[in-house]
Amino acid sequence: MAGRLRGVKGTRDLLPEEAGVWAAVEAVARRVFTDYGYGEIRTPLLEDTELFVRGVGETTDIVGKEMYTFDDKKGRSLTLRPESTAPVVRSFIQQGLESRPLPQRLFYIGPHFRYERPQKGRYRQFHQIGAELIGDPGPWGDAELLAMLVRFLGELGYEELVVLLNTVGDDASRAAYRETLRAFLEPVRDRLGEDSRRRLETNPLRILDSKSPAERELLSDAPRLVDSLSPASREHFDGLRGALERLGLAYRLEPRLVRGLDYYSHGVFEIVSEALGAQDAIVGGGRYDGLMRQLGGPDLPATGFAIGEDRLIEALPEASPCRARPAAPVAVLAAGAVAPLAALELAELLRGAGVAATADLGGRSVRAALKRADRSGTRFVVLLGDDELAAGQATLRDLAAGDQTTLGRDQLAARIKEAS
RNA sequence: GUGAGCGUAGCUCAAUGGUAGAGCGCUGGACUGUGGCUCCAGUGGUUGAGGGUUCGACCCCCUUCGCUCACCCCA
Repeated sequence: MAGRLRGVKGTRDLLPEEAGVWAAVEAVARRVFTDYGYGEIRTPLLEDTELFVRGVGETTDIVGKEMYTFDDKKGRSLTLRPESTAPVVRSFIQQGLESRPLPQRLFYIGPHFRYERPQKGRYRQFHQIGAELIGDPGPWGDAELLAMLVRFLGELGYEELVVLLNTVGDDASRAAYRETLRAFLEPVRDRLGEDSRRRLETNPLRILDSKSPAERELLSDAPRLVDSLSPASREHFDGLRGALERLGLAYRLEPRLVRGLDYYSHGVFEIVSEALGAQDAIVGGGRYDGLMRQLGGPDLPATGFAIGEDRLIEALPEASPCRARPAAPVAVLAAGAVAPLAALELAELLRGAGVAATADLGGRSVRAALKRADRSGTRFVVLLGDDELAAGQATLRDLAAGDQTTLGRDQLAARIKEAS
């Protein structure tokens, strides 16, 4: 590998074959989300660093160590967006979207950045497909959002995915549980790992989803957050569960599920896939009622999810319709003394008539050109030789059938459409 | 940020410390304007980089860069 110039660590190139799958997945997302009344929002890749510090939370790993932050020429601290909920909320406030009918349904698709060591399913530039429902207190909105998510995944060809569901309650419930959990863990503090001991001070809830087998064992009979819920939180969660059952959406209660971002409250969820490695979460989401106010906006409740597009596609079922390859264009090639320009012209004629076509630009034998056309996967080749040109005709060869006919060039397009 | 594994042709991989190879791909030919199968030829490399040990290093040692996977955490 002599190449001196390489892509930046944690970024990757998607070549046409793969990019086609991505485009197909995104097209399905746009269609399904639009069917639910969601409108696309495109916010900048670059935001004021302060937005994420205040929005995502100072104690989170994202803000603490994963942000792609740098100063611009005027010394302003900018950050490549590590997620989009905060930017969408910022935009909502800045553009005065509260004056539009509520709730607002918004979705986004695009690249995000986190400065982490890359591994399977994790890149420094990764892509998210997300949706936000703003101005609805739930839980019906949460249920609608999950229904849309499940429908989207179903249309991609996913079948076995299970929604993992939990609630982290409202602020008061969470504060109460935090103390309960701390009281439970404090006596066994020395059996916790270094990370968990630190989190005992900063954010005890996140000890719950520790991967350490020893800690899991320890936590198996820890008090559960569900039991510390305020009546209002309980009602919210019961409402959500009831709605999911009514809509026929399967889910599994996962009491240890806690989301890593500070802004979550009430119902939170995750979808994981066994087709991935250690980074197996394809979707994460939940309610974030306090975020809008925290960012200086109106006190509006909101809920949303983010899909990891890279992981979604890595785990995409073989039979997914998004993997379907479009038919290769008809190949037009010049033979004999006919100039490639005549092939270009004929290809233009075909395109004008609605037939996808490529023109061979010359420089090689008919055999080589034909071989290349065959390997491109095309079914039809149009041969333009001296005789055909003189007669205003062209030869249409069907590579699959192995036969060919010569016909007038104005009949070509119709014949190809008819045969394919 | 921490740990482990791996870097040989565009790709997948060989080569006991002793002349760097194969398959696939790509290009051309066998077949003056007809693909797939077959055969032939061509194209291919500072063995990631730098240093060391040695008569001699793809191979052993050190450094460095890169990739991969895992931890942390998340999509």
